Amino acid sequence: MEFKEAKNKFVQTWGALGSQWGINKTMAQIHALLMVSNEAVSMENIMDELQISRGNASMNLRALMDWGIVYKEYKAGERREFFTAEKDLDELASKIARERSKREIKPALKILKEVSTIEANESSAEEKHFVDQTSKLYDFVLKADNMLDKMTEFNENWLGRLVLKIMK
Amino acid sequence: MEFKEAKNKFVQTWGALGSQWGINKTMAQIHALLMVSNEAVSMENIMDELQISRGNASMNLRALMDWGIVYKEYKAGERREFFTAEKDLDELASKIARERSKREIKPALKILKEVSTIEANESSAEEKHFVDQTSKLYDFVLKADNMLDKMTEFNENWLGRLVLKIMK
DNA sequence: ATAAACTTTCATTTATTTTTGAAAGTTTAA
DNA sequence: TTAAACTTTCAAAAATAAATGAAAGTTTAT
Repeated sequence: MEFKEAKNKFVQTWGALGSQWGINKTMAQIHALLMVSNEAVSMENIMDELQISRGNASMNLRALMDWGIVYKEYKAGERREFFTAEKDLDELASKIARERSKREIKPALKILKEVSTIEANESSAEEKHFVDQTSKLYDFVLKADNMLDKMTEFNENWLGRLVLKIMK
Repeated sequence: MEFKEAKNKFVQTWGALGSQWGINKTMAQIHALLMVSNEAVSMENIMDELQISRGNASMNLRALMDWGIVYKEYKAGERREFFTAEKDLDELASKIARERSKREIKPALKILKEVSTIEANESSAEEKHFVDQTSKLYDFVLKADNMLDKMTEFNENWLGRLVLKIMK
């Protein structure tokens, strides 16, 4: 396989993976493209490589910047803007985790807390089960969210490494 | 908030969360409904509670069973089939992780390995960067996949708990 | 102040995903 | 075996999400 083919395959795969995880295809593709570029890329270039419109490129670049995983760069003597991706993978994972937590998990936790604290009718097994199950779910999601949050630093510290090894 | 309202809110929220994570809304809603039901539910019942068609219910129940997180149940003297959800959350998380790993991450890893092992032209910084970055990505995804895989047992063992506490 | 070079916005179009519902299929009881 | 009671399938319709592109908005150089 030659370089161009490999690059294309990577961008396509990353895009497909993105959409399976609730990130739109173009957004994931742009990110993939920037990740494997050794220098900043212009919007024109992105449009050309991915065969997408100006508007699409602009909106998805904006979204990627909102997520904090793509940066604008200015080149001396160039009017155009260039873009680069966060390339440190721990940092990338950490930012994605933080962002999804903020946007999706935190609001869900709020609802879970609300619905799990209703006053269940003592004589209804159905209502008791509901409160019990949603409470457990609240605890579980809270725990998972915290883990995600601490993953990076955990991954970097020695005890983390040890545990990783034990887990094989 | 009274029970019916809480139940509905929970089902809606879980459905929305599902679609943000690449699981279709109805599938997530059916799962939510079954999770908080203290007894098995018939298809008729599901259709009625979620206001969906027979075909939709049937297909999504099938999908949930394929994921191994919903089971069929037969009641003595009843012709109809009833459904229950996996209610143990560690087990649920573990099954979802396994399934997504198998369906999405493993194939992605295969592609990552392919594209990261091309013979980079020694004189091209661009190609060298590509190989370097995709290799790192391969390692990272592999590691993350393994962690996901081991999450449950890790969560259950004492060392895990200790580390969790330290991580706070 | 003007205009060239560029980016963003958003109403409309296009593509993708999900849902429907009726026909086909299956199982069970008599 | 037949028919009632139920489930599955899948082509078509509906709903949703994403992409386009031209007009509006910015910025910079002169």
